[in-house]
Amino acid sequence: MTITIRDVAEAAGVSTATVSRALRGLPNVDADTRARVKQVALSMDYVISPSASRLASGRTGSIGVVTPQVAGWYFSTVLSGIEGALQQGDMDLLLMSVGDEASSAPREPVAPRLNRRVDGVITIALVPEDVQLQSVLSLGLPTSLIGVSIAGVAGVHIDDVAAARTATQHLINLGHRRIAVITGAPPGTLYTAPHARYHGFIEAMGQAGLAVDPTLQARGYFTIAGGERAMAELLTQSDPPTAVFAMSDEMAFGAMRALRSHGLQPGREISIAGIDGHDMAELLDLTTVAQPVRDLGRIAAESLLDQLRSGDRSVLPSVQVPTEIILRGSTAPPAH
Amino acid sequence: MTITIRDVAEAAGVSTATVSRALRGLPNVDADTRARVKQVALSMDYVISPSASRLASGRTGSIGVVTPQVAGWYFSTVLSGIEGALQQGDMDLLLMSVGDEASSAPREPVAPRLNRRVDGVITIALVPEDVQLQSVLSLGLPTSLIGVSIAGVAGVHIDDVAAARTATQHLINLGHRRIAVITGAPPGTLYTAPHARYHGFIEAMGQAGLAVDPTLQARGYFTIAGGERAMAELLTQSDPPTAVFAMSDEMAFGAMRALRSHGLQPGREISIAGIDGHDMAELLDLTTVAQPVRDLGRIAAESLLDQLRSGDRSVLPSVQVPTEIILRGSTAPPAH
DNA sequence: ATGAAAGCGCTAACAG
DNA sequence: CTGTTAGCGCTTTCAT
Repeated sequence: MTITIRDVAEAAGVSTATVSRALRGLPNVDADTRARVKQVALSMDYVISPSASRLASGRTGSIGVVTPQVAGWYFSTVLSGIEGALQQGDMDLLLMSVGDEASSAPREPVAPRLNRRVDGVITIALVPEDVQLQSVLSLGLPTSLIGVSIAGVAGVHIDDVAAARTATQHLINLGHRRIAVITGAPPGTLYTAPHARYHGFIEAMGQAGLAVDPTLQARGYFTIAGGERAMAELLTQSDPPTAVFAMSDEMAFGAMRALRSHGLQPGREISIAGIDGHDMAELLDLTTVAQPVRDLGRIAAESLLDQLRSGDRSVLPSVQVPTEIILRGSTAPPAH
Repeated sequence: MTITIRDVAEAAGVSTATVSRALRGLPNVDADTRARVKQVALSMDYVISPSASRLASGRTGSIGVVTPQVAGWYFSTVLSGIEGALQQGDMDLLLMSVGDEASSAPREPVAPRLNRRVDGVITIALVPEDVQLQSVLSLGLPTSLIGVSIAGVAGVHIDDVAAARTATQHLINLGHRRIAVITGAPPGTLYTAPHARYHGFIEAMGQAGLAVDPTLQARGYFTIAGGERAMAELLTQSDPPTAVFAMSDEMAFGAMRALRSHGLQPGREISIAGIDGHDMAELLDLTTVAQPVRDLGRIAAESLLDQLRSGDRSVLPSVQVPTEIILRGSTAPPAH
């Protein structure tokens, strides 16, 4: 019924081994033979059986992408970068969500689901302390991390400290003194970005000799709704801030909405800056420190493909990609 | 080195066949035997080899998801729905982009990449006329279509005509008479949604006895930037519309921005309604006809799993899911 | 309820 | 440069 390598071999008058070599572009095949085999295979509509190939070779030809969520701007943009690179590298992409930490469902361990079905793994925004990441790493597969950096593991990330420092510094340079921060998760949680970004904020404030007012901090949990609540909270202060640094654009969006519903205009009464370079930031006229999100995915995938092809198991450095502040209408000098 | 089913069989004192049956939950295995085998397998950290299993059984245990783009709100939200359902169904998800039609890169044929590596296929927003879809269907695999409906093929979609009619009718009910439409692709292209939504618009206008002014139509290409340009264009009219129906929320977002930059406020000088129920619609206070996007993915995946499990090759109907208009501040009665 | 044995379709030495 | 020959690790009759 389905046509196999043997059928092709017979039709071409060669052995299955030669067909295999010819079709995979291996050396030591006569040019004419190769051409003939290819021609025959094509005319017979021969399609290699991946399962058989995998079983015999030990390679799966696919790589697993492990992510805490698949919807959402950041994750889907990263994923599109990965997909593009893997497709070029002729690798299958196996998508695995480890479940939103926001979801109540317990996160099923992902390592068993990965175990013998991929040649390598890319993780998105999984932090070093995450048990899921730990178990993935313990698989011993070539791995590439996106968004965080672990010594000895390949990956790609931005300088979160610098990004936050840049955003904060921009507000300071505009003349703001009472600057609030909308953070992500509560302190003590496992996430890298909020910690690093908080550091950057503190650094910039400290260098400018500005006090970090604990009442000018609110948690937005990296969501739009959270950012809105955080901003609303900040506005209840007797002496509200003149500027706000939100650790992510989506929180900034929420914050901007809170401002508007309080009759305040972003960039007039209160300035606001975010981090991400979200698609909607331009639309909403939000000043932001943009990271090359799609590139993050592409670079991680290419790095993994390199590892796979070169068989290089040496200690690879995590590459750091630059961010860039984009100035828009949401930030301006203090009102008066 | 790696432990195989034979190791488990020996350790448990049974044959490999029994191990296979026991571990897969097949009938005709003594309860005690099954328990012992499971226990032994667990203690040995045995992990089945998917390649071997696939080769022997002919089933791949994975589903291909074919999409024109992986980033973007609609696609990533659908994808998350698919992912959740497939994970529950214990199926691997193979992600394949057929390339944005916006991208200049020619779309590589996807059928060969799918051919012997999946048990079924889900396509997102691929229209009947698409050659990629045609070749996927010709694979003869169980298939589930999202966003369009083809007779005899399972799938899930909304009633695009009704959605557009609802949005338009709402504007009419508010008292608007000069209603513009921001369409998607140019007429004559292959996409279903713009055509159907245009029909719905026409229908509603016709029923209300309103003229469809050809100068009150502009193309937004389903992007934010496109929507912005389209709105700007509409505003150059000597007699501009008092309301606008945008065929997608993202185009509506762009249109709202254009309004603002012309000093007009959505919902005051000009009303605007979209379709989608985009996350940001609430933030931007946009009236929209929401579709249950994540459910689209979930339903399609579940339907495919059903097909696979039941072996049912009968002609399945495409299920139509309801939409719901969400009224917000962007629509209101005409200004004066 | 369990075992024996024959593949599934390909790759990878090893010869030649 | 090409063919022969073992498997890769599992599933699945067919017996028992």
